[in-house]
Amino acid sequence: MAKAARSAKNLTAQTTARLRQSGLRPTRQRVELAGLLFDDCDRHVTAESLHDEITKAGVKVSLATVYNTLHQFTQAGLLRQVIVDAARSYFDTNTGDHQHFFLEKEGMLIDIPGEAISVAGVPNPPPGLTVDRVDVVVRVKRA
Amino acid sequence: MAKAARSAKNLTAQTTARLRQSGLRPTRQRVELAGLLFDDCDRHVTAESLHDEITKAGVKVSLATVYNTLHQFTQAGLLRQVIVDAARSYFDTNTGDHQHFFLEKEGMLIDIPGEAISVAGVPNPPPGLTVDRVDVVVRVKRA
DNA sequence: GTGTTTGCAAAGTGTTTGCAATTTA
DNA sequence: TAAATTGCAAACACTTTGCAAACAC
Repeated sequence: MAKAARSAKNLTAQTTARLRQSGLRPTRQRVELAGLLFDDCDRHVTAESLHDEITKAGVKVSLATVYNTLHQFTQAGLLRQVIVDAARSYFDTNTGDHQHFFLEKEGMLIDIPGEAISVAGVPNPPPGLTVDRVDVVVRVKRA
Repeated sequence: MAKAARSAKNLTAQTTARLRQSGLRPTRQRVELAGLLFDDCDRHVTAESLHDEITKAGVKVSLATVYNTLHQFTQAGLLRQVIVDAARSYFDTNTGDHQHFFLEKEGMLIDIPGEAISVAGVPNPPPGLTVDRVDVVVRVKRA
């Protein structure tokens, strides 16, 4: 099976292993969701968009489970939550150091590589506080 | 009345004028809310915190009106909305160029002067998009 | 007076939770 | 079988809205 590195069976196996490594039982729902999230390139989803997607793929997963799974994946370090919109929560499969363009009208996020951007001059936080993370959101509009 | 530049009567008059200039009728509720928001230094409020505050001050304003007023003030350019938390909306009386520390646990925002911080290396947005604003949120934690 | 604004209560939206039934190991 | 997970429906927190009464000019 040397040449079948990306066969469906293999992907499922990889996904299963990945979930196990993260301490999550590879249930049908988690494997299916992980399949959508981690198979290809980096992705940005909301609970609803992911639920729509998996439903349209003919897989039955409740919205509540999608919410729970997104949080479990986030806690396991497989996803990162991105806060750019008061109305909904986005989850990013790219957990590395990077920032975002955000197109509010369409609810679209676009990654900006961490190396590209640099933030200088952040003052020391008030006494007793330490910097956890610096988030940059470049809000863009259709010209 | 030369020395009474900050008398209650004068403040009300200033507030009233300010609201008029923004095309907002100086109703009792708007004047009271504006009084809390704009009298002193820069402030960060949520609808609920502002409603609590004005209620504790003995002034009756419904929560719905606080929400409406915050949006009207924002639209008039007197406030700016700050998105740092998926759960609630913050409004900032500082409408100038600046950024924020955010202490998630306590829901506290602290201004960072715009001159202090600089963001370099923002890539050109994808074709058809223009940069509207660059928001920096420095998430901090108790040490 | 006339058009604006308010307040209430109801509706809305995205999200979380309690718990019985199901699934995993 | 024991423990973890799911799905449903109800509960939730925050926010918006419809409309009659109150208010500003």
